[in-house]
Amino acid sequence: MDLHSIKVACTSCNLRELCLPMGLAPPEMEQLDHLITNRRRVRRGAALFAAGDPFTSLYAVRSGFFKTSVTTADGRDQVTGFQMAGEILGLDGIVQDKHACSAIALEDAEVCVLPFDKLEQLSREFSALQHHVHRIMSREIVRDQGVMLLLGSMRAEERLAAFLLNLVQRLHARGFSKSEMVLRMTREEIGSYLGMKLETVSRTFSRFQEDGIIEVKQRYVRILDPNALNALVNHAHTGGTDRVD
Amino acid sequence: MDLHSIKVACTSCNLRELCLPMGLAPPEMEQLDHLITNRRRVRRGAALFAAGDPFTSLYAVRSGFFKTSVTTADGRDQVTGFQMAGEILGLDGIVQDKHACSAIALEDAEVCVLPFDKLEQLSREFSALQHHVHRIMSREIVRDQGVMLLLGSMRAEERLAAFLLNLVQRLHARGFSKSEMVLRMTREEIGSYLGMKLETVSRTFSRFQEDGIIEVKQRYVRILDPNALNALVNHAHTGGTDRVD
DNA sequence: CGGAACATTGAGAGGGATCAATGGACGTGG
DNA sequence: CCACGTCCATTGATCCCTCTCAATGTTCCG
Repeated sequence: MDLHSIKVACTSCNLRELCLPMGLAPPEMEQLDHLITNRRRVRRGAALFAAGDPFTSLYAVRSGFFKTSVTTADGRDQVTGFQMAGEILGLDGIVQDKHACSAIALEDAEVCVLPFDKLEQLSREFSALQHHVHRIMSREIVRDQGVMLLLGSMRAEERLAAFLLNLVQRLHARGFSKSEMVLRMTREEIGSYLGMKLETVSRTFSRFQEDGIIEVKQRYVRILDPNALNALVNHAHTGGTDRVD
Repeated sequence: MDLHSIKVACTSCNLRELCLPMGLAPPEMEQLDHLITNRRRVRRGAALFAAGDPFTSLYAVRSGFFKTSVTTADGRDQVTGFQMAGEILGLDGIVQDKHACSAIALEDAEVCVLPFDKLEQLSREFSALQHHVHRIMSREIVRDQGVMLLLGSMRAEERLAAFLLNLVQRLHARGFSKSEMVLRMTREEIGSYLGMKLETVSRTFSRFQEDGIIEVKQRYVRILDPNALNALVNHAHTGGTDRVD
């Protein structure tokens, strides 16, 4: 059976509480269903879109896992995020009518295609949808600020701790374990995201394991002491006056 | 005379080509004028808004200079951007109905207040305005990705070079010199933005000066060799094959 | 079974942080 | 107008976290 004929409407989608229709009333959600006529499958390693591609649509991840990355002229690239089910890709393309980053599937994935002109049209009719689109873009801006904080002011241990906590929290919101996960990305991709080299990522994983904070076996990670991870993220390490007041 | 009574409409504002009304047709711009009934002055050192403040409006910088920063529980903070005339502040507040970062004036400033509910209402009527709001948010997302690239994959010299080029380019777009500027922020604020310590910022400035790339005297900076700065930003420094072709 | 991709670990080097002192710029008040 | 304090910038010396280079181990798949 053709994938595109599998009708999974927003109204009946199990991601509706996380995804674009979040908080919308039934009539608005039905309108969204009309907008999403098209689904797209992306194989592991393939690009949903690449930097420079013309922008036409946003994408809602239905299943699978993505990374987004930007590349400089001289070939360096920086992973700017990892996206899982219910998250929206492609917001970077609006301003220039072409994508500023690339989105690569880290495992076989499926996305709902949201033609942006139609989405704008519908947002003009439904103020709840309009506001929701604004919230999604604002959320991305706030997320980016968090990454800047991480990259600009944290040391390697803190970065990796924050990364693991963020990841497991998002997975937990999707019904997965609160303490276990299988990473979909390589050490190098984690390192690129966190602004450190893959060896440093690996070493930091090992140190966490030695300290009994996590259990790591390649891509598998289990958080044994979430408080220790939280402490790493939330406490400054300058001066030694680690007061918790 | 009261500041608020000084009517400077978008239609006659000298920033209209850079600011929110950019590219809008005259009738839409007039509608914007009705929306912006209120101006606000912010003294040097004062906050336009602080993290946690309830979100009501976006702000368009009319004059002056701002920094935005986020703060962690343990008191570390990270400057996430510097904003000058024509740039929009406050997009971070939409998602949670409260601001996620603080905006501090680095010199006496004046902003146009854009009540967000009214802006949403107006964008439902005018699709050009609607799209423009989306472009502004997308632009911020793309800018943030650039900062991540800078923080995640550049060394100190490259960061400062990119910073200076970005700043002078934005100033030039506002009619200032292409090669000279007076920095409105301290070394510490630059350092926070670029993820380095103030001493490193200062040392890097000095090195650039020794190399004849720039001339620095405290806050005054003159770019003597823009190509050298560009080369720093665009060429990888791994392997030692620093060809300048 | 062999190869490719990925992860781990070690040794050594270096870039930026840290600690510390000095020097300018600017504003305020005598 | 100068003295003084404050804030900011510069510069030096030293340390250490992370990078780099390199070798080995593991997993997966043709």
